[in-house]
Amino acid sequence: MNTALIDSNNFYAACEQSLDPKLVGQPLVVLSNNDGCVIARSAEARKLGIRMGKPYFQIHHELTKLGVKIRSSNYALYGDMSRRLMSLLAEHCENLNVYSIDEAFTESRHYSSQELQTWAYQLRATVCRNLGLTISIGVGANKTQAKLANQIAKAEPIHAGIFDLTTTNESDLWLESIPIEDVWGIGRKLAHWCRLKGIKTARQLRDMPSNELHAKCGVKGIRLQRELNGHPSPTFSKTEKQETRISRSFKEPITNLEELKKAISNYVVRASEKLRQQKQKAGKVTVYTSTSLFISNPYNKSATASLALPSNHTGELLSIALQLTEKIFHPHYPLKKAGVLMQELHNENNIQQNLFMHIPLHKQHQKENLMQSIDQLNNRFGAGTIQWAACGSQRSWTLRHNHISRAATTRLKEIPIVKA
DNA sequence: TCTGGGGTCCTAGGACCC
DNA sequence: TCTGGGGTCCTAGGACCC
Repeated sequence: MNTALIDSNNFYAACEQSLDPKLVGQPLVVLSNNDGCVIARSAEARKLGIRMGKPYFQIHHELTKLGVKIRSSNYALYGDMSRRLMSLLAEHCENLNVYSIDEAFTESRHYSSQELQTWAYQLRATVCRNLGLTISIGVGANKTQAKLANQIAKAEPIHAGIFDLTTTNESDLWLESIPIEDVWGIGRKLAHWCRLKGIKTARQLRDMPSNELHAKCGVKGIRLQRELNGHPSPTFSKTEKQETRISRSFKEPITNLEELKKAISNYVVRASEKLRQQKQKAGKVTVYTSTSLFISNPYNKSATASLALPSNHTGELLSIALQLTEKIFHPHYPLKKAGVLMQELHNENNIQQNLFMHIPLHKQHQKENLMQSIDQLNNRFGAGTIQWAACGSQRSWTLRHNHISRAATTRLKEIPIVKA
């Protein structure tokens, strides 16, 4: 059994383009929260040499000069497009394993080259017709190889978005063409280390002495090397989430405790909603805050508390998080970022009762019903319809997004209008 | 003036135990 | 003179991913 990786090219930029035809064929970049830095580029913007991760304030004049279109990130839109993409793929793929917002692995039988081409070609056409997105498909003996094949599929127009490493006789040549930085699992630090040792390509990494790789990167390095050699990946398994986090940078730094509490409260409300959606409860809560990373004496601090009984009840989690917030606050530092982490997640139907804290069943149901009602009202009438007092009404710490597109697929009022 | 957010997994090292 | 050794559990932090 081979593995295929299917992903959507320039996903965030493509979502914006599929919604606004004026953007098609244009250089376009999508910015992170707070319009901080570039996190996606259309093919045209890539060609202009605009780099990923560049802070917007550093390049905004250049972008204007080049006529590059700008969008703030619109996660409601991308999340919705992703759900549509994945459910469409699931209809056409065996054992689809969603890996990220725009990627999924799937099992691929040993098709003949011709059969694979036909299947892949049809799938690309369907996705393009239904969603306006372009996908690439890479096939390999395992996930690592499928990732590499996918890159080759994208890089060489001749492959038309489809490449199978398992049927080519020139796999060594192809591996030689992949720079070490582009290997899945090799980040900046490891790439630098490899370069110093003269390892410049995926093929050289595959053929380097295992003991050196093991000494540097432990079992992860060895697994990676095995996969480059064609050994199968560990089997697909659906695992529950280990942690859930909400964190944001503030538009303006925070210097007083009340403001920090409001921000943390808002994150706790959102994190609790996520837990309930995931049908999970948290056994541990961490809150943290920090100044900007780019100042000379940065400050960062976190505090953690364990719960007697795991919970996804907003009120309970709020009271713990607010106590923790007092511990991490420091009046002498301009705080630029804060977050909450829900840890030790348990399936909500599988909670060990605490012997010393028995809560009568009817009380527990009452609390659950209250949360359910709030979630339903907020779903139906929009986020924030029912608000927690701790969150405050004025939000000096909210986000900046000056270039956001409409919630065209998730909000009825903003649905696109097509003129005949 | 302005530098994202949400995840996973692994390792090293400390605490504690016998 | 001479200061064990190995196992387990936990946590913080690093590295990576999209």
